[in-house]
Amino acid sequence: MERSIQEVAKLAGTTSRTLRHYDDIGLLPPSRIGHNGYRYYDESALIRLQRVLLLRELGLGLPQIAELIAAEANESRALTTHLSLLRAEQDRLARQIAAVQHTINSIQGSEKLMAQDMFDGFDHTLHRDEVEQRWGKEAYASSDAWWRGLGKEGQDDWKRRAKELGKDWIAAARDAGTTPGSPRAQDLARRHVEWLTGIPGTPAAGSPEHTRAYVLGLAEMYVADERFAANYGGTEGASFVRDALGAYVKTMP
Amino acid sequence: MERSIQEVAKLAGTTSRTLRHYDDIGLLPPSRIGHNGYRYYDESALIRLQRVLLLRELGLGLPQIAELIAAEANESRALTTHLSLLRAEQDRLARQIAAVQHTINSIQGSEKLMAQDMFDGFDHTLHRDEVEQRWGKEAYASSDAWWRGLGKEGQDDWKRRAKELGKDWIAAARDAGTTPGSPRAQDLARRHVEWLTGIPGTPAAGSPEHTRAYVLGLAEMYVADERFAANYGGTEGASFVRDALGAYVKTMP
DNA sequence: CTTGACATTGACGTTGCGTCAAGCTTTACC
DNA sequence: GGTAAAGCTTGACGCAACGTCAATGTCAAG
Repeated sequence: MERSIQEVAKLAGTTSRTLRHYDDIGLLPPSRIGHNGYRYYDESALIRLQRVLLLRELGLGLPQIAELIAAEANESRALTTHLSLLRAEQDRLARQIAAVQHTINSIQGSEKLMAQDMFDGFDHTLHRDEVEQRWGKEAYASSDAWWRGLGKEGQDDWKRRAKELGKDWIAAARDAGTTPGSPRAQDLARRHVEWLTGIPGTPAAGSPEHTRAYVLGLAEMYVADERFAANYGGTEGASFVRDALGAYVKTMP
Repeated sequence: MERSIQEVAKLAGTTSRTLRHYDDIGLLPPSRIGHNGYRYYDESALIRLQRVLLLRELGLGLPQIAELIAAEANESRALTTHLSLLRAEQDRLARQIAAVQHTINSIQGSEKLMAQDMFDGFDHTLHRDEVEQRWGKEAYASSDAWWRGLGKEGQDDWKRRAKELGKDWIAAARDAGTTPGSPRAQDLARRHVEWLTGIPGTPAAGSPEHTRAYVLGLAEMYVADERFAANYGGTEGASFVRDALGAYVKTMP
């Protein structure tokens, strides 16, 4: 059975232009060319097309696809290589996102506003306006009341826990054998979130969805803002914390 | 103070070609053009260039940068929009990564593997030829000797541990809140590897690199071979085990 | 005066097609 | 059989942001 270029395009969910392009670059020549110059495709060409489209969806370049198909080569090895490329790209994006986030914060003047000393209690790292803008008035009032209510002792305890966490994070991040997904890091992440959720009135004490978003937002801030990052051994350490928290929140109910 | 195109390029960490391009598209005309056609830039042009380069690093397109600078517009709003684009792109990548991962698994799954009954002892899950081919003759002989040496009791104990592991894995995988990176799964992975390394003569008892490769290979096999997968609640469960083991081996020394 | 460093404009290459454009072929309808 | 509507062809430009020659002009130093 033979099909015209349009039919094939429709069947495969692509366009005739694409098929002509694949012919041009020698990736997928039609099985037959009529005396009139029309391109005709048979079953095997269709199958080949399916493979091309699949690999393309996986993000491989056409030259690479051509190689793979021509050589009937080890696809899983090629895909594994491709996988690391994708992962690298994702990391790059993550860094870009953090940078944009940071820039937005800077523009909004939150540089000046946020954080004088993170160990002065969480919401006190931000000025009132910012807290209110980001998480609502109630959050600010509630959090402020919480912090005052802690008293000197409670505040000191809070700071102590923060310091311990920072110390443990740095140690974990420095250990070459420890990755963000490791049990050790995941356990730290759990402690970290427990520490955060100790603050009532913040999203961290609300619904799971809010907690997730809140934790992830904070995690990016740790990387983006050097004053926060300093608590975790600099940008690298903070990245480690962010990755670990990112993995951890996925495991939360 | 006026600088030549090269000086400016060096100062800003870019190339003269880029500056000429920016001039061509009207994004950054030089502050003065000599009678000879040379481009000269002053301080304000440099500042403008810094802004362009910053925004470019954040991933914005040149036309958009031009708009922003021309309009002196609300940057943080533009960046917020840009942020969601970046996030969308990251999600797309994440899905692509998952798809590639899945494809790799499928490919490897179609490679008919080994095993008859894992509970008959490890190397006995493989045909002799296959074991020898994959891990060498010594491995087979050593492993066989080990198994015989265990005696009925030891063999039963070995099987019991395998069954317990399987049961716990299935429970963990079924629990919607548990992911491969979670502490619970990572703990199971640790137990799993300890169980495996109980076999002398296999790579699992050798160097860390070999252990890693060996565990990863096995992990893939669990998914690929339905007879193994059955011990972990089917393909899905086995995938969970594989992912958890994959994360775990990264944390090993 | 020569040499070398630096400048210019112009134009092609990159990735994977989308999008006309001009013209030939087949199909459908009267 | 005529005609119009589809469908096909090749050819070529466009996009994003420059990299990379190529051919040539200019300036400062020896």
